[in-house]
Amino acid sequence: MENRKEDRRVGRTRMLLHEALMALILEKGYESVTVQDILDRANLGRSTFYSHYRDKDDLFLNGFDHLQTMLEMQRSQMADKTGGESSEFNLSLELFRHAQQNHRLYKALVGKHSGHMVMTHAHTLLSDVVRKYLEPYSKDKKKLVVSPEILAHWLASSFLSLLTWWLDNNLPHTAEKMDEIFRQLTMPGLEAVIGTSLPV
Amino acid sequence: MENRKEDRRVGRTRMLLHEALMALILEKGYESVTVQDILDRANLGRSTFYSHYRDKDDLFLNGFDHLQTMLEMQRSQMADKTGGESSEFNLSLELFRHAQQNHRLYKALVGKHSGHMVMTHAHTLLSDVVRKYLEPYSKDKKKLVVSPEILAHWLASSFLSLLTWWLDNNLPHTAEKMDEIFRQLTMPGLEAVIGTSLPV
DNA sequence: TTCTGTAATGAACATAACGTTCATGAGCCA
DNA sequence: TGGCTCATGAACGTTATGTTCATTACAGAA
Repeated sequence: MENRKEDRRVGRTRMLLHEALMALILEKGYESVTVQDILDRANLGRSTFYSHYRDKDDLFLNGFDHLQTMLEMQRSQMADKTGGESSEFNLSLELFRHAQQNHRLYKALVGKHSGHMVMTHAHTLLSDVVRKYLEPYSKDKKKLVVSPEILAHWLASSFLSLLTWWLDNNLPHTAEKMDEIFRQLTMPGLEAVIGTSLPV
Repeated sequence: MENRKEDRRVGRTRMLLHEALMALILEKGYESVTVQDILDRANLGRSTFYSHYRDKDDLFLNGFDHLQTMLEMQRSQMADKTGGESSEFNLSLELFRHAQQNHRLYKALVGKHSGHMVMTHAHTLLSDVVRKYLEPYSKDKKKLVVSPEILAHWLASSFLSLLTWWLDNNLPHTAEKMDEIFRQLTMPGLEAVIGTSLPV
């Protein structure tokens, strides 16, 4: 492969851009970071940026792998167990904990004045996982009253709403407590609709 | 009062701006409407706009009274009954119906590519009402496991998530069905946490 | 080592939307 | 009619965006 050199250069440039963005997000919040800010911070020129990324969102989403990786792990973990016997609610706890550890970054991203885009993206990723998890149940009983799509959509929203509240209110509870609340609120309705109890 | 004339002029100008915005929202979606678009449509100049409103959001939110009015009515209706014996879930059905009737506008506002701001605003209004509704229950049993704030936040998010899904998927169910789903999903968890069943 | 093609780089430019300024004019009252 | 107030819109300054293009740096071939 003759592109190893470019890979290295590219890798370095992208890393610089990404680090600059993250630092600036913590300082000013995602919305108010401008492309020029990123360029100044990373000591790069405009076209360098635009030859790598389409825009600021593009740069950000490419660095949004943490969550995605975690979700992938969760998904394969699920596949390992016999036919979806694991639960997506492990995931919720993991995410609450992750948010607690990185709460400054999370607040800058998820907090009140922050990005629709971030939430939208997170919602998409989450509801995909949840839908995959719920599929077995919709096969069992062909005619679910409520489609897995709605359920996944609703569950993802419920989770994100609690996460947002938690962050906006400066983490008044532990991650474990938040997860407990999340389960208390959503599991009963979920079980009522699916018609069976779910593995914890 | 010597300002009746200005009131009339002002009223007319504002009406023109508001109508232009609404028409444009239906054509292009809220995000991509520019102030200049509005001005062209209404045949007005820039400073006219900025002497009336701070920006596009300001103009829009001032015309966002429909929902607010409905919520106010609901609130006073609640106050009429003896100590909050009414239910906020009447409201959910009303809102689903309202969305069904005005689905073109709703889709332009609430749909996939639309405004964070709209959702944020709606969420604020909704959770305010819900919190007011839940207060009696938090007084009864001083130590609720979950604070009314979280509950209101979560309920508003749950409702908006179902509304969004419904609109994004071109109203596959009736408003009544959507309301039923909303109740099936949220009531069990709510009752579990409040510790008592709620009036329907 | 020198040559060469590919791709990264940044200065400069073109565009788009924003919000403000200021001179003008319309409406109203005395 | 004179005079006041306030809405009005043309023009302007500003900020951020994304693109162009000539230059530069590098890795591999000779």
